[in-house]
Amino acid sequence: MTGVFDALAADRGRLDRASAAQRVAEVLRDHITEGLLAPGTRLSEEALGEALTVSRNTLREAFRLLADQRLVVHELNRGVFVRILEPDDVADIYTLRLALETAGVRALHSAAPERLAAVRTALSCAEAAEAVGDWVTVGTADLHFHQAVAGIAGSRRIDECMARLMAELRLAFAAVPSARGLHAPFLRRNQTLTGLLETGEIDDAVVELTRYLDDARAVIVRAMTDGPMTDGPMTDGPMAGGPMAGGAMPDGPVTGSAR
Amino acid sequence: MTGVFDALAADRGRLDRASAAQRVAEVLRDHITEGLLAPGTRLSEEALGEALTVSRNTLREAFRLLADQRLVVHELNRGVFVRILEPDDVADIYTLRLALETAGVRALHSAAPERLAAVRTALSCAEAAEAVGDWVTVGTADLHFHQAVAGIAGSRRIDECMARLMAELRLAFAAVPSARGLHAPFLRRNQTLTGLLETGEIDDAVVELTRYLDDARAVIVRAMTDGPMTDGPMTDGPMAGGPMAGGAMPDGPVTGSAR
DNA sequence: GCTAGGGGATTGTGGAACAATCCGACAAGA
DNA sequence: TCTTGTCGGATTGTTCCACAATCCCCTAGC
Repeated sequence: MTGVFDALAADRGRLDRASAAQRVAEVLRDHITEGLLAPGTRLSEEALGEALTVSRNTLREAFRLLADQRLVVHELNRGVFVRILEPDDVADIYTLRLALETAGVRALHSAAPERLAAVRTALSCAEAAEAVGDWVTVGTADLHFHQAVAGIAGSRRIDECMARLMAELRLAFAAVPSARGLHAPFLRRNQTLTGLLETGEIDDAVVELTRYLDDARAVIVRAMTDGPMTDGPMTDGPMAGGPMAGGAMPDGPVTGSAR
Repeated sequence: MTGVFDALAADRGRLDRASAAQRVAEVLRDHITEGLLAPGTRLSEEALGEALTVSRNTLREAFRLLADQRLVVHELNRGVFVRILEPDDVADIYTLRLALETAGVRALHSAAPERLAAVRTALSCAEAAEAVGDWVTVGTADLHFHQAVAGIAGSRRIDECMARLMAELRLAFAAVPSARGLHAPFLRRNQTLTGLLETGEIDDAVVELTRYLDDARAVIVRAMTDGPMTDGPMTDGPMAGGPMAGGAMPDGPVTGSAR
């Protein structure tokens, strides 16, 4: 009976057109994650308000939304700045990622089959993009893949949390040139992980996922600390022998700073 | 050399006093989590602005902050309402809690000892409050305890995430009268969990924690679905015949809303 | 009884104004 | 020369006001 309406209700969110603040936030968000607005850039209320033809009030609301997503930081009486991601932040992000994604894996047996199907779909998407050499899309698909893994848990809040983390990660990618080459070596590991999931080997999947995230974190942290300038030997092509640092394990405790 | 300055830099955060919007948000947050503002209550911009003597703009910024913490929901052209927590939400919260807290437990061996000490401290605090029969404090300490468990992971983001969840949970507690008696049976299990942690039995701790959260969720969900009105057989506690409790639902339409 | 329309109230957005604060520049003193 | 005190411009924080857009309830009309 209600099935028809449920289907409509799912798209209900599209109805209430976004407020001006939301639209402005979306535009800024895209610019930031695309790397068009470099981290550390100050977002002047007056200049931006004029550029986007919105009032300062509206713009400030948009800033709150972006600060909520941690894409900008708001310093009192100083303004808002495009977030600068420190290596510590990346390490921290991966800690939380591990918690969320393993939660998804561990929930595999009690999850709806569509959840696992979504993982496979994201993987296929990445493979297709790789075949064409479209590394930007590969990167996006990689994020979607891991979002799907966490999504196995079937929790709205976990999904939201992951979406945030992925947006933050884009910041890191934007800071690292040649980041597109970064995804290639990990695509294969996504494939093996998917295999383990589809055969229901939860424990093995958790182990593989743990190693995967450790390695990925190490690669990105090193790319960041090596200096965002060195664009040297990484802009390779398709085959790309994995540059993954094996036992890189940079620092131990990864204590959070004072923020 | 720089050690002295680093120590100062750690307290730097105390410098920037809060903006008006932040202060307003804090006041409202307290009122909401205390249950003074019942879920569903509409927060009129004009009325609140006059009551707090802040302008509508400032108030709207405060609303954004609260919406960020999921304590209120913002419906376009309709206003902001104190969040109504559905049983589904509680279940979802516990799913994420499980992921975060087990992440803490699993990180036990590589964590700094202070992390575990914080768990013990929170437990002692709860025990002390129980001895006096102060159930409100017991409830608060319980939340701190579990925050400390997740905190073992040593991740800033996990800590933040947990803090949010706990704030949301307070919403649920506020919706359930006699919630203060809810914590008593779980205090003992916190003790056994702490014991497992202190002896380093990670696997057993994870199992116990999983069961714990499952049970706690079931209790709260049932208390919610049984109807927040029926205050019948649950007001156990020492004696304390529920003083007000039931009178939570104030007046107004409190529209069911779709969300 | 139900639908359509009107009126009131509230929010969304823009704009202006002033206070508070920050930051850089310049000057005075050691 | 280096440090410290002071000043002024620029930006943000906050308030106030105005008006359009929207929602909600109430009433009239079929």
